[in-house]
Amino acid sequence: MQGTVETSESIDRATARFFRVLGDPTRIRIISLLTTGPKNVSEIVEQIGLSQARISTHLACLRWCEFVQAKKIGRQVEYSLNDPSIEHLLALAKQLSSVREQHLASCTRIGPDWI
Amino acid sequence: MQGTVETSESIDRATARFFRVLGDPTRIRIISLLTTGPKNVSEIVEQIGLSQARISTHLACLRWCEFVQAKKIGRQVEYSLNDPSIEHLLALAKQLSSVREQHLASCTRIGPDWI
DNA sequence: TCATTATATATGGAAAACCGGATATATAGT
DNA sequence: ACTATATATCCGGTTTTCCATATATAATGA
Repeated sequence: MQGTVETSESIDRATARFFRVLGDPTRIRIISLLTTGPKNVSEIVEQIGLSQARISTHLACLRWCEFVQAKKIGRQVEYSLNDPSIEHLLALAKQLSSVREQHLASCTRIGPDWI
Repeated sequence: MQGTVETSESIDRATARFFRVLGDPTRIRIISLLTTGPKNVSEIVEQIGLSQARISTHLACLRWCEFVQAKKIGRQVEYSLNDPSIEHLLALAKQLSSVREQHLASCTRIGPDWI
């Protein structure tokens, strides 16, 4: 039945998108930081050391894709992780990637050039 | 101590890269396919339905970053998954992303436009 | 050796994603 | 209402990544 293939393809697409959201160093740093507890935007900006605008955009991405939750408190917005599974996934990925760190680092491009 | 920050940053970079390799639909489909057992390039090309050149490039990427292993048999090359943890990670990610499928799909860009 | 089959690599162009800087909105305090 | 603070969004340019096409290498069989 064709539906099965379509379905698995659309899940694969969603999964790839899911991973792509995680495939940015700043977003990973934000998620890692939130592992230590909820933080408002100013605190995140201070810790990461990028512009407020840039952080805000990354947070919007993470929020939309439901990696994080936002809660408005006065004029601050407090961000926190949405799902404990994300932490688990991140821990596993960190373990796997630290083993491959050299290779991943030397893979300066995902495309054909780095071969 | 500064070294600690540097180290965690470099791990975050590697982790982001790790995720970015997974952040492509074709590569996810290849990995999913290899979950069902080793396959040679022709078989993968047939299943995925993209050009042999394209598949080969994606395989090179996955091979370099050690997601898959290649074993030459005559004039065929048989690819297989490298590490059972990858399967586990993928299963977890599929679960998390199928829950968020609508959101991930409507997030046509990771950048600011989709807000 | 020559042709055929299986796989890998190179190249140019298009699209996606990121960033810096400017600006908008919303809330609280005076 | 006015100002200051906290956060979000827009815009132009640059880099990264992907793809299609063409070509190269390697191994097998005639």
